[in-house]
Amino acid sequence: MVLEHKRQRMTHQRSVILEEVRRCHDHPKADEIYERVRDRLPRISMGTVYRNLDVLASSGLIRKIGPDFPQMRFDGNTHDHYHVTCIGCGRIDDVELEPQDDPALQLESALGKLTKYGVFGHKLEFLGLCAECKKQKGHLFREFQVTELFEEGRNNGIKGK
Amino acid sequence: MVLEHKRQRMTHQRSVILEEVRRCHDHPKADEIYERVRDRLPRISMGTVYRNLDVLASSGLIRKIGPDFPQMRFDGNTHDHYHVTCIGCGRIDDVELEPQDDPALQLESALGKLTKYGVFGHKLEFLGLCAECKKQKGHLFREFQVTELFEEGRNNGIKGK
DNA sequence: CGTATTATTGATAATAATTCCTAATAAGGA
DNA sequence: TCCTTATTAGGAATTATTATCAATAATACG
Repeated sequence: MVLEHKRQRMTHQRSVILEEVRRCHDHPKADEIYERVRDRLPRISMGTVYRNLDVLASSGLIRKIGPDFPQMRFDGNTHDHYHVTCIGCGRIDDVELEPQDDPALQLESALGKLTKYGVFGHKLEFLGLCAECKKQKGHLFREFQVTELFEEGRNNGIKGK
Repeated sequence: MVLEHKRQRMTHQRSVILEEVRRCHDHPKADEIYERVRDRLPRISMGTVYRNLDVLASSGLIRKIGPDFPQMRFDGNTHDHYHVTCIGCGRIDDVELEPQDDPALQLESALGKLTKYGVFGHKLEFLGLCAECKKQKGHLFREFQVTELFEEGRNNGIKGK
C-alpha cells in the first residue's frame, strides 16, 4: 500500500473513506463524503474525514479538484486576460501574451520565459449550465455569459492586460 | 454611471472601494481591499466592503476571479481528465474527449454536443511557483508536480475518464 | 432649496467550511 | 502479546463570508 513507507496506518476509517470516494463518481464535497461514510461508521467525526482526505490526496490515492485557495479575489481590470496562480502562496499575476499565440498548446513553456514562475501545469476548466439549471434559471445568467466570461469567438488569442 | 438604472447609489464608500480595486493590480482578496480602503475611510466595516464588491462585480465594474465555489471537492479517479463545472449549482462532471482533440481551440463548441451543458466559456489557469516560493519551498512541491497536475508533454490530448 | 423616500451604512450576530486540540484508542512492529 | 505512537472522536477555535437592523445619507421630486 502506498501509505506504508511514511509510517502511516491504514485504519478502518481511512479505508472506508477511500472506498466511498472511489465509489461515488460525482466529485463529492467533504460533507457529502462524511454523510456516506457515516452510514457505515456512525461514530466517525468530521475531523477524521477531513484529515484522511488530506492524507489520501497527498499520497496520490485520490485527487483534490479545487478550489486551490478558498478566498475570493477581485480584479479592477475587466478586459479578457488569463492568470497565473502560485500554488505556494496563492498569488495571482496577469499573463501577458500576444494574440497570435495558441492558448493551450504552446503556453506552458512560453510562460516559464515570460514570467518568473516555474510553470508545471495548467488547469482548463469549462464553465456552463447543466441541463437542470439551464431550464430552471438560465435567464438569470444572461449577463454573466457576456460580462463574467470570455465571449465566444474571442478565445483564439489571449489578450494581455 | 452604470449603476443608475438599478436605482443604486454611488456612495463615497462605494467609489473609494472601486478606486482601490482599480488601483492595485495584484488581484486582492476582500480583506486586503478592506485594509487599503480603511486608510481612507477608517470607520468603514467589512460588511460594507463585501457588499460593494458584489455590487460592483455584478455591475461589471470589477471582476471576481474565483473561486467559483468555496468547497473543496475530491475525485477517486486519479487519471488525467478535464472537468466541466455548472455555474448554477457547482456540480462537476468529467469531460470525455478523445486524445486527438485540441484542448483549447475546438472544445467549447464540442462540449455543447458531448454534454448536456450549455457551455459558454472556459477558464485556462496556469499553475506554478512564483520566484520567491521556488527559492523558499520548491522542494516541497516535487511530488505535487507529478501527482496533482497534468504532467509535461501529456497535455496535447485530453483523456476521457 | 428643502424634504421625503429608501438604498446604504456600521456594528454585530450568525453561518459555513475547515482546522486545531486532547485524552482515549487501536494499528502494526518487535 | 505488548509497546509505541499514529490516529480517532468530540468539541472548541478559526477563517471567510453573509445576514440583521437601527441609524444615516444619497437622490428624486416638488
